[in-house]
Amino acid sequence: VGAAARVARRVPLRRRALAGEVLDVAPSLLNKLVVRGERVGRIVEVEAYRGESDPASHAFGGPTRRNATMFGPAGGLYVYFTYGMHWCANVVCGPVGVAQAVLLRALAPVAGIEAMRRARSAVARDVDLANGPAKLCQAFSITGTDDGTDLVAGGPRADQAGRLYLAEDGVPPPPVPGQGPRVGISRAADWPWRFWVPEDPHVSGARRWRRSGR
DNA sequence: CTTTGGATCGTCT
DNA sequence: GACGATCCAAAGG
Repeated sequence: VGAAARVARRVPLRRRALAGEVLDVAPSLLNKLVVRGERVGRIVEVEAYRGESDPASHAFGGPTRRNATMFGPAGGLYVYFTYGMHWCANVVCGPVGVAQAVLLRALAPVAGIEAMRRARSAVARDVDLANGPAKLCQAFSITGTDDGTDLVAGGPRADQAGRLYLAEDGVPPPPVPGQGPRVGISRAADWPWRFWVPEDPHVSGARRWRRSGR
């Protein structure tokens, strides 16, 4: 079978793929795709947040108005607002009632780059379009109105409507992902629950962390 | 190249 | 009333 015959088909992720334990789901999302209309990005960096047992999670301390989506079914999109100006996006996983979620930290632009540039007009280089949790939300126009979106309801209808969903195109997660402490938190700051695609230039702060040896 | 500080407001105490 | 699961411009070497 020639390469042309194996051209990657994009297939929406199934809820089953997200229903497991967050520490398994998080690295399994590496190299999966985020799709919104013409815009497509490959997930290259994530962080696991383990709900009520995780001091760094927004769900630590139980349900509130803000974190309600995290207690819902796997496949939900949990979007939150921070620093008075930025949105960040998470993929909910685990069973209903268990508030586990995977923070999307960086994407490699795959398609719709012009649309991403329009959403981030000040950016000079493509590598900077989605190499951070708030940057990728800008690039994909993700805001609070997207909170609660079902990310496994993908397909032509979703494409038509410009609805967000997750997909795969046959690229497997890295056999040995990069792993290290989560970024920007103060509690449980040493727990190594950040995962990334090794050597990928779109990982957030890639330059800084490469120089410091991680 | 690296470091510093400002922006800005919803959320929970 | 304090504090962010951040980003960027500006200033300094």
